[in-house]
Amino acid sequence: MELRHLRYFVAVAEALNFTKAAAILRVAQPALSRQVRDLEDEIGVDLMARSPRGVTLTAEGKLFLDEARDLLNRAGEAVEKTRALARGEFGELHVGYSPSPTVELLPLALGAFQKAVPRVIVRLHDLAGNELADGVRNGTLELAVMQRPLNANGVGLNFEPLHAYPICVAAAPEHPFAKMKSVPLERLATEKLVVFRRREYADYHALLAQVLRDLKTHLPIATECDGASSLITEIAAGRGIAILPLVFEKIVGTRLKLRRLTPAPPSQEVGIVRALQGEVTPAGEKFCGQLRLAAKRIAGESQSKAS
Amino acid sequence: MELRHLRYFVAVAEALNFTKAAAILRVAQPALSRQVRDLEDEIGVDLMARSPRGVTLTAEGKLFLDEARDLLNRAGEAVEKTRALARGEFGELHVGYSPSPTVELLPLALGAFQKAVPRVIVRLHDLAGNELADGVRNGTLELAVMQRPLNANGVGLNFEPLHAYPICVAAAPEHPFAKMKSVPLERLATEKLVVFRRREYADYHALLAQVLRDLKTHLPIATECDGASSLITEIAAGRGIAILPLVFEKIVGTRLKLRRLTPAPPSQEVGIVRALQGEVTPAGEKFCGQLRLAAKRIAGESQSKAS
DNA sequence: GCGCAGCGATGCTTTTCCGGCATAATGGAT
DNA sequence: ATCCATTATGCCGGAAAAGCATCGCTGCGC
Repeated sequence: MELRHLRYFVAVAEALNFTKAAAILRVAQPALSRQVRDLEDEIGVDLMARSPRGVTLTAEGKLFLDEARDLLNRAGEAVEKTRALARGEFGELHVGYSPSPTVELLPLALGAFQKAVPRVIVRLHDLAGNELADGVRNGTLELAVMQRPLNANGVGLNFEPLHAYPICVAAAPEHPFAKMKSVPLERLATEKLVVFRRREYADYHALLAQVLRDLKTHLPIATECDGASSLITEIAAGRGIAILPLVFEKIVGTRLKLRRLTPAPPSQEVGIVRALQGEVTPAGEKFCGQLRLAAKRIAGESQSKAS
Repeated sequence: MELRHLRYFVAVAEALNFTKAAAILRVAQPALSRQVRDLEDEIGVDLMARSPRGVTLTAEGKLFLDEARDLLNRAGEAVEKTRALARGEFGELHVGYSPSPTVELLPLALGAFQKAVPRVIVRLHDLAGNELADGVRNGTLELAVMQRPLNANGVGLNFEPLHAYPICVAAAPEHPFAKMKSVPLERLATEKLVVFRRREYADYHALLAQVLRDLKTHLPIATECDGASSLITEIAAGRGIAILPLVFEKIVGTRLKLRRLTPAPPSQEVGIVRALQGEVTPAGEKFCGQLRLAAKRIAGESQSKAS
């Protein structure tokens, strides 16, 4: 049995007439007659009752008609799905991300992506920096949206920067820093630091060390936090200040004030991490495209806000 | 695209090797190579990555493999279902029946039928005599199990008797008839009758008239009942007696006593009603076969009980 | 480093079978 | 009885699938 038999049978069953069905299919009527008979012979069941006034379906024919229609539809869908997968318009996409640095970028990109290709199921994985890198390396994640991986964390990975956030100092609204337009780096010397836990946030501590390198003294650490929300709470309570990229403005709301440092330390870069060798699916490529578009929109906004 | 392409592709995808797949399919390897390539060309997507060490599936290939397997399975099932329908082992079967007369026959036949062909869904329709006849005539019902249709009710129908039940008189256990082995017909003359309603049970009233024809007097009617259970209750309460076929012994339990009449009136025949012209499906034929077997078993039982 | 083995691709031939054409057979309607 | 619409059959040509021989590639073992 071939799909041709089903196509022919369905056409005849719908026209209830071999001659008309043959015209629709653009084949000669005898060819159609024989193919349908071959089908019946193979199944071993009469599907149609022929008469000089046309054709009627037997009970078996009615059942088989439903089945044949279903099969043909599914065959078409199978091909369409496969093509859609190749075009990046179907399938699953595992994307890792670090929540805070991507708080601006990811919702924009994700929204646009899902609108563009709704048949791709995006599985978001909220992981710590090293887990993201591992995931991308071993293929669990197709890509990750995160800050630039530093040192050993980045081997075997490609980082494509999308947006850079200036490094700021975050303080409670009552803190003297809140009144200033920018904070000279040396003014930090008398402050206590609230930081993320070193274990989960190795990259953050590397950044911290870099920012504070020029400072002569080691700042005392007020407390270590396991996440953004506790860190914000600690600072709002006046336990100390923190060094954070400007993107945290989106998260802290009015609870904290972020002020730029002078001289400005290197910014924190947020971007796409992919495996150096390893195929990127078309869907992944599309997602990257949306991330780049989102980055452009953010850059445009922050520029117009600055001017 | 033809099913052949799918069969070939699945074979290669399972062997991950064209040469081995070709051996399994009993075709030459080049033929297989070309058919799979044709499939890829038609879909427009690479499904497999060839290497001199074998074949690996692309992401699209893995998706399409699942789809192809599913399609092939469904195609096989479609054929199998159609064949099963032709053999009477699949589908739906609408069977009408009058509950009381078939209380012995139907459960036996139905049980055996469902055990023999569990994939046939039997839809039982509990209807009055004339509705059964109409249903069989217009094709709503494929067959009905019921008493022999009388007069106009039977035109266009074929009745195949399966079992005959002697006509009895039913009375409360306290009634004098209960003490007798059989009841002479003329003893009914002083009794009051409990009957079914004439509208729904025309056949029953025809039978009644026939049984009481030889009686000189018209028996007074105590009450008309709309069904077996109210009729039994009325008689058990002593409101009168009823003329019923012996099959009611199965229904009345110890609430009533049934006694044969002398001389014995013609028995009530229970059997299969089918349309005179009109196809009977194989499943229907099988069901009739089970009914006949059940009738034989009942005949055997009642004989051994009598001896 | 070289040959060999295993695998898929290619070129050509053979075979199969599908499709087309002409025409017969069928059976209801006039 | 004849006609008409419809399906079935016989035969032929061609497309397409299968088979055969062979090539090219790559990795492995000697």
